[in-house]
Amino acid sequence: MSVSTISNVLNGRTDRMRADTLQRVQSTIAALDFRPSRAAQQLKTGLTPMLGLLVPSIANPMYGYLAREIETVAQERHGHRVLLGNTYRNKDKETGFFDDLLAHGVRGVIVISSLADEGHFEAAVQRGMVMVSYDRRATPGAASLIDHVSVDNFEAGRLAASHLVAHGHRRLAFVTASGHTTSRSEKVRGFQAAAQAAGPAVRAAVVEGRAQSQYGDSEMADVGRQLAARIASMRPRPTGLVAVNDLLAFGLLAGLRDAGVDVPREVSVIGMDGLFLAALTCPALTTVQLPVPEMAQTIVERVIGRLAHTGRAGAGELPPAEFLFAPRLVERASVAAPPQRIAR
Amino acid sequence: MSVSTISNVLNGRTDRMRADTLQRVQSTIAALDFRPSRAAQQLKTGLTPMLGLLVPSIANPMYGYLAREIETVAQERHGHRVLLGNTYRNKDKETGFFDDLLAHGVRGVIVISSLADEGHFEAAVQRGMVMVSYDRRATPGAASLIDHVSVDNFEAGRLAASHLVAHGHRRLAFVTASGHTTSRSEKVRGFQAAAQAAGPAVRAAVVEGRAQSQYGDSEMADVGRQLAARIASMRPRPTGLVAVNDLLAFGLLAGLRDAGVDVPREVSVIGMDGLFLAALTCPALTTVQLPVPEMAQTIVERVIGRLAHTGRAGAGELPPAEFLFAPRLVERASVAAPPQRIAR
DNA sequence: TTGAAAGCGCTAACAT
DNA sequence: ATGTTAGCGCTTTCAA
Repeated sequence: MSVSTISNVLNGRTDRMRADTLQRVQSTIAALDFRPSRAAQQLKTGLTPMLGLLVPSIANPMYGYLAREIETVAQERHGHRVLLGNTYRNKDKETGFFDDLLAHGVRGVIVISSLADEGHFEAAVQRGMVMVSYDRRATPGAASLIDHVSVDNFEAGRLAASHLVAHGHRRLAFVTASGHTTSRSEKVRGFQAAAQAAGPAVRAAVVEGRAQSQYGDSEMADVGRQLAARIASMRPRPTGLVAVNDLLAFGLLAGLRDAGVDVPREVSVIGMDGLFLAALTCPALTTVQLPVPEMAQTIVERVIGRLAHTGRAGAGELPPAEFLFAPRLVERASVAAPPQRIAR
Repeated sequence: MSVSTISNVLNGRTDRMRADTLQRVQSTIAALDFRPSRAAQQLKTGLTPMLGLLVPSIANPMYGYLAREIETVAQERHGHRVLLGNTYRNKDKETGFFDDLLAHGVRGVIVISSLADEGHFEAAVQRGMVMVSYDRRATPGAASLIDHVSVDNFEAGRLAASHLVAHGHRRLAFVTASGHTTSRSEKVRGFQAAAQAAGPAVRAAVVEGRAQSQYGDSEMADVGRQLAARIASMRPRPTGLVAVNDLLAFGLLAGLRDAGVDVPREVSVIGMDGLFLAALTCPALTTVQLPVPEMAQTIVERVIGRLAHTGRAGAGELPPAEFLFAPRLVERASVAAPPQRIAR
């Protein structure tokens, strides 16, 4: 019963010993309630079964949902634990997180909805990190070292706008917070494309509001609420609203109610994300739903897959790729035909 | 420039060397972009700046909020990273998480809203973990080895019920999902105490619904929605409802609307938690708000504080304690006077 | 099939 | 003020 035999048992190389030796080792392990030190294993092997997960704020229900799915598949299917960090979309916080991950020997990291500047990401990759980014597209042209997983945001915008058009709306508006992310502009492009395809009678505006707090929980909803007041007083008023996400749509619904505008009789609203909360609003929110569990699975499989193919000889066996998921419209009660003109 | 000098620099013992030596070491560290390996430090010292955080599901907005506050203070004020795990309130998952934490050398853990059985917790403490539990009370009598941080749930229930009574309600109901946690029964007790104090004319019932899914995101809201249908058809119908948490209240609001019952004209509703989302419902939800940031700070300070006082000689310098925070009623639009009888 | 020994990157006690 | 060294708990090569 030497240390190497025990190490062999711990690592499943049970064929290299007699059955009774295995028995003896196993029962001793059980008797002592022995657990190998991950720190020592890591020091020796350079590996640790852990992933980093960066989110802007875990208090945001959408990121909470994603994080739950990611942690669950990382743990249940791959035996990896998850190190979580809130970044508040702050570059220094992101960089600090990468530094710590590296110091801890964690080389796989998942980044959710960060801002446009990707410089410090590529730097972290140079230092050996394997990174998967959610909700950003690879910069066209520039060969990225990062995997990108996201929903087809163009399609999401298109879906929403054409649903409104199909219901007879002619004055559409895309409602969003300021600050440009690629996902946001893709949504706008899809929205505009659908409006344009519907013919010259359809007008498509973009209404944009600035968030005051740096990164509060309710930031998005607050923006929606303010923008609702602005929209309520617009003449002519748009009758079909597409919100950049469900949270903003919740704010829109509340703000429109405050302003005495009835949804969906006077104005229709569509959200994006497909949070379970969207089924509870009043009226229940029609929304473009994202396939969160599927995306989470792909994200985790990519990090772990590339991690495995990276220590090896022919490094870079799995080149970075981009994964696009299709969104799906969920019809509920917040969309109806626009109000009729008195005389027509 | 020997290893020990470098170690001294790394650990802030800069007084033990000449200024120019320090300079030289520091610039070399910078030039090499050198970062000490946490794994090696940990192997040597037995310490690692990391905390475990167990939540039933991070997709639940309340836990997301708490987790955000906890991670932020752990990181910004104490330089600790957070290892997150979803437990789905499953004992095996909790035990597995403790095992992994121990293997990783993480000795501080925060447990949010776990179920009543605390046996495996005490076992983990025996093995050296420092644990802080949120939303559970210490079992009276039994001297616990665990810190408990929670809101004064009795007071929360009392606050809600007396608010309803003050608005003239006589038929109250506490609405909850089945499954007994200490926090839940405390809330009920406070609710009942307030009702009783209001005199014999006030009736206080408990309406309880079973969740079908094991642990879905929307479990709580679904229960609320179903229960709303049941409550709508009760004769006589309660006029003042206290929900065990905001999520259930959201379901109640949606279900009551489905049933054609107007809130607050026909029925008043009070939630508990104080999620930012409660400001967005229709009508905006009156709720008993928990001081989440303050609680998060106490939680983190306790784990880290006890961790520091634990490796030392006089072990157990900080005996486990219980911290109770006061809730606060936030009045919004979901509470009004009960409907008048036709003839009185 | 089993055992001995080197070494992963640090810290800290002990020289010098 | 600076340097030397043992050892934290493992894995793995090599020898027996």
